[in-house]
Amino acid sequence: MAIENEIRRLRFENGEMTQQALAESVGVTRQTIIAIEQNKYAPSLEAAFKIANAFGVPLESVFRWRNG
Amino acid sequence: MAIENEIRRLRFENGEMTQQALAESVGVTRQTIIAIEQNKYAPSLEAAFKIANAFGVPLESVFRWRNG
DNA sequence: ACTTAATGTAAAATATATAGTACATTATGT
DNA sequence: ACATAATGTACTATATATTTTACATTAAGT
Repeated sequence: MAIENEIRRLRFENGEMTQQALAESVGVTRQTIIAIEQNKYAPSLEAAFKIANAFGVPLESVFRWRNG
Repeated sequence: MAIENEIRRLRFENGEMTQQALAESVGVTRQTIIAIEQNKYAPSLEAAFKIANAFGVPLESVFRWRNG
């Protein structure tokens, strides 16, 4: 999987926001947050936008793509 | 679908790049490009990054998310 | 009129993301 | 020792994205 994410860091920087709280704020289940955070799979573009929005940052500061 | 894309405009701005050429450059099929360009469905995050990369622009200048 | 390139449409098959449920582990507080 | 909150794991089911194949349409060139 060539996509990296900063979710763990962003959760801690936002007052140690729990996975559950993030999931509710994003509108997905906790399992989805866990899987994405652990890079088990990459999110849909819509989920990626919603997660970035939940942190109030641009998408590309949450998810980065390693070319090649 | 709350996600808009600028693929059609970017193709034309890049020397009227065809859907086929874009598909090959991105590494997906022509059908995938057609479907995404026509907003039949939103791409995966990985496909979105690859499309932006094919145009040499940031992801968020190809795909925009309308909140709400 | 014919050919070719580009785009569009449709349907089935496969891959991937997400939801749902259930249980295990670890740390914290009482 | 017990209860609770947070995280992790596993497995099935559902939704969605992508591929594959095939054919239709439109415009451009000869």
